[in-house]
Parts: sequence; C-alpha cells; structure tokens
Amino acid sequence: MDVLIADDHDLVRDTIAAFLTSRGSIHVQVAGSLGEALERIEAEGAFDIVLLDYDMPGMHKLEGLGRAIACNGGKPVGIVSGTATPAIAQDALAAGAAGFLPKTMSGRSLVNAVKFMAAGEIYAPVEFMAATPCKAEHPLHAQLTKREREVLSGLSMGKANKEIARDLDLEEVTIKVHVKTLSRKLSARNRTHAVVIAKEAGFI
Amino acid sequence: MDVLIADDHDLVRDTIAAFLTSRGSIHVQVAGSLGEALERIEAEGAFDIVLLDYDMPGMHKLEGLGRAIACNGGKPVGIVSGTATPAIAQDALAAGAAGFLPKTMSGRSLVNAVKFMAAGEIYAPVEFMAATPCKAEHPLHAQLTKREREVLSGLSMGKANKEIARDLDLEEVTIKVHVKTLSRKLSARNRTHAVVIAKEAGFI
DNA sequence: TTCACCCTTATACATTCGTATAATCACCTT
DNA sequence: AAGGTGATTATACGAATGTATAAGGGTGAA
Repeated sequence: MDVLIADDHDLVRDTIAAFLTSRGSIHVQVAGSLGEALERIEAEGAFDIVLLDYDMPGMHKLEGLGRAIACNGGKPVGIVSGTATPAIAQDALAAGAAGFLPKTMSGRSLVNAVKFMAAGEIYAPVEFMAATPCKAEHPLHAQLTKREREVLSGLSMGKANKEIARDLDLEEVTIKVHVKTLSRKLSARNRTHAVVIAKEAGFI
Repeated sequence: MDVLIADDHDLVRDTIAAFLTSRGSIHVQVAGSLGEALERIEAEGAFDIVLLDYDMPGMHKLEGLGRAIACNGGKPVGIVSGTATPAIAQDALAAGAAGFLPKTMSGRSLVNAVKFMAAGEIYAPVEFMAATPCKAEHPLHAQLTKREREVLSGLSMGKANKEIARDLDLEEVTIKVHVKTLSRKLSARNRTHAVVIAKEAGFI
C-alpha cells in the first residue's frame, strides 16, 4: 500500500511515517507542502491514500483538499490536524475528505484508520466529532458577562422579561438592559435571534 | 476472527453472516435474540466482535447492549439497526458500543467496519450520524403547515412579524395568527421558545 | 485613587407581540 | 352538497418588548 504524508512539521510527518512503515506492507512517502505533495502525485501516480495537514503551506483552508482529491485519481485523501475543530472536520468530510485524523490519536488507531480509509471507507473519530465546540471557549460566548448568560438562558426557555427578573430577583428593566446588550454583542436583531445565534454557536 | 451476529430476522442475520464468511478468516455464529446471544457467549467464550440488532427480543432499547458488553470480556460489541435514528446511534456509542451499523450499508463497508471494530476502533458512518434527524418525518415538524414552516423560518432569522409579512406578501395580522398556531402546536410559550424547540428538534 | 466595567434601577415612549373574535375564500373529502 | 381544514384578513386591546437617557454602587486593575 502506497501512502503519501504531507506536513510541514518534520517531526510530526516522520512520526506518522514511522508508525505506518513499522506495520510492514505500507510504503510511505512524504512531502512538506501541498505543492510538493501534488508534484509527488503527478510524478508517482495516484497513492492508495494521501494525508494532508490542515495547517500547511498551500492548503488555504480546504481549498488544497479539493486540488489533492482531483489529483489523486479517485483514491482517498484524508486531513490531519492538531488544531482544527470538529466543525472544520465536518467541512472537510463534506468537501470529500476520506477522513479526519486528529494528531492526538494513538499510533495504533492511526494505522487502523489509514487502512480503513485506504479500503474506501470514511473515517472520523467519534469522540472528537461529538465534542461540542466547548461552551466556555467560544468567542461569542466569552464576550457575554455572567448575568447576560443567565438572562440568555432564560430567553432560551421562552421566559418573559418579568419572569426572568423574578427568577434572578431583579427588576424587569434590568433584564431589558441585559437583553439589549447581549443582543448587541451577538449581533442579534432581537431576543429570538439572539437565542438562535447562541444555539447555533453551541452554547446554551 | 470470531463474530457473533444476533438478529431476530433470519434473512438479515444470514445475509450479514454470508457477507462476513465470504471474506474468509472470519468465523461467524448467529443468534436470534439477546438471551440466545448471551448464552452463546457464555458457552463459547468472548467473541472478537458481537453485533446486536437494536430492535430485538430482550434488548429493551440499549439495556441489552450493556449486558452484552459486560458479558463479552472487554471485546467490542456493536449495534445494528435499520430503523434507529442518529440520536439513538449516538446514545449507543455513548453507552459503550464499538460501533453502529445501519442496515443500509453495503456489504463491502460492512466487512471493513467489522474488521475495524474488531481492531478496537469505534465505527460510525459519518453520513448517517451527520444527518439531521430528518426534517420531514419529525413528528413536531409534520404537524406544521407549509405556511407555518415559512413563518417559523422567518422567526429563526429574528424577523419581525411585519417583515415576514412583507417577504411572504401577506398582512402582519396573518403572520400573528401563524405564529400563534405554530407556537401552540410546538407547545411553545412564545416565538422565541418556538424557535428553540424547533432548533432542538432538528428542523429549521 | 482613578478609571473602566459590570450590575443595577428609574422614567418614558414607541413599537411589537400576544390574544380574541369573526368573517371570507379555497380546497379537499365524504 | 356538506363539512372540515387551512389561509387570509379585519378590528381591537392589553401585555411585552425595544430603545433611550440617566445615575448610583461595586469591583478590580492600573
């Protein structure tokens, strides 16, 4: 089985390569950028599987993925990344990637995943994909103050301002202020829109 | 590799068994219910992989999964189903299943997935998992009329009644009626709540 | 301390929303 | 033809929401 690994970090690339080669029957070639990878494919013909680093010279997000897929003659192309989010992974798969490999995975799983993809299947680590974009560190969520988050939570339950005020032991007018400010922070037109944006961003 | 397939539909069970056996090096045994499967495991020792039908006598949703996992001595147990939803699949994986196999998958993929799971990995078909709980057939969604869905869509964008009315070329009062009725159908307290419920149910 | 920021409340007004009742029209089914 | 349902519009009013301006208190950092 012929594998091409493209990553601009020598260490990462060689570690992955070492893992795969050690399993025998897997022949690995490497590249340090998308351009180099495409050249290799042109020169050597399609690989059984190509692995591309997401944050790599020439990739331009997922644009490079498409070029590699077009270049590899129908054979699978997977994305490797240590920083990409589940959302990016979803996009990659939607864009035709054969799989998404976080750099956190074990060597054994890596080998299994590569074989799996080479067999024509699509691989995605369940535990990674299922991970919610993590409330706390979402940029929008971080901008909201504690109170605003409490109010937002009330909004998502369809509560009226007066009701939220009672629950938080505040005056209705205070809630109005919070709704106003949190809507502004989320670029929402009103409370309903604010809740939708929050829902889609993953918090709430 | 020893595989145990448990399904109460003879045809399905035997089809899967036939696919796996045809690949050689895979030894398949079958069972027609959870109880029978557990007996087999007790008698034969742990299998390399056990596949359980989700809608099978003795399963009681995912309860049977736990029993099989406890019984199979650390080796993987997967769920097979032709009717289960992505949400159920998620639950199954969360409950410790080694994978989820829709009955719609191809024989080739089935074999790959089984091997993959037997290697200790977790398998889930991306296209199935990513599928939204299917707009059209969601019970709540089905109750809404076409117009109500259009209005709901407007609500989710934070539009005012007047605005939605203009977009749909209707009077504002008409929108109010639709908002009222769709909120009633969704058991929502107001427009904001309605949007949240719709979002959580997967449509919109 | 001073400054910045958050939280709080007040007053006030315009707008929007929610609710109710009622009537007309179209379409489909029985 | 009769009846049911959905869609539409009208009128009307109370309630909720959005917006603006102002101001006092608390907390933490510079």
